[in-house]
Amino acid sequence: MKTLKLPARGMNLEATLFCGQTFSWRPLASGGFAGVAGRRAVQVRQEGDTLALQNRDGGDVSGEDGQFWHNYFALDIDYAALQEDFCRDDMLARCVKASPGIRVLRQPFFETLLSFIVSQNNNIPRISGIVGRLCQGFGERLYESEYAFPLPAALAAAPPKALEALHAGYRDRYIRDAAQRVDSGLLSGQALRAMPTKDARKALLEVNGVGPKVADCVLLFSLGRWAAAPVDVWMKRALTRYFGGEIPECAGGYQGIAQQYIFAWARENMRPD
DNA sequence: GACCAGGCGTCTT
DNA sequence: AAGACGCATGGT
Repeated sequence: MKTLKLPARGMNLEATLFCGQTFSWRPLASGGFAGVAGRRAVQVRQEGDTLALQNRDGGDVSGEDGQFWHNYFALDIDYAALQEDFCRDDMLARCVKASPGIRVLRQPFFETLLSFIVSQNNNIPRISGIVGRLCQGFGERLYESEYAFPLPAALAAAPPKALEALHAGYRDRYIRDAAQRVDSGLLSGQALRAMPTKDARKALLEVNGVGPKVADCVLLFSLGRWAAAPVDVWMKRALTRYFGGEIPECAGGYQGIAQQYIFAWARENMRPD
């Protein structure tokens, strides 16, 4: 079995996968990580500054698969230059120092939207559990215990009883609403990508269960946009709540907040639109 | 048992 | 426009 090797370009794989921007990865006994995106199940292992990828079914990661993961991990971004720019700001310099290896992924639209709908008023272990049950219950089986994220149609048509099994609580109806909108073509990642950030944000906010935080997470973690809005209150609040306004040397499971703060700054200052 | 968890919709001023 | 409150569920 051949292994695809990609340049990590300074990324810390583990910190990136478990900082709270994705809920679709789990550690393997081998030291690598197994994850699913779209209908691809892969395992990745970091060896120095390279990522070693293998398909979970044993096949080669090649051709389009390789391009997919290269894009997923956003390996085209020059983070060294980006972070140098961030460090002009004192607070952001501390953010970079606290978690220098975190990279923002480019995740498929639908699963990002649903994951962050599920994330509201919730904690990371339970979010991961619900996302896992979503895949097992409604997604196509890819290989052994690996399941794809469900297609919008599968969730749009799911009877209430079936969704209850997810133990997502009151978020059931949000899941269904989002799935129906995407399934009907009313909302699509492709359409959002074609819009200015401000319009895309407005379109996301129309989904039942999507507020400013979820919308910004989808914009950032899936659409690669720094939101047009000013720095959100929730980011400042989270920073204050967890770190007392300071980023500690080791920020534990909340390193993602530091990174999100970086991007909050970025969207204030970079104005890509 | 109380309280929290990376919010949001709804109802009230 | 801004504030209070309920919301299902599971962990501590």
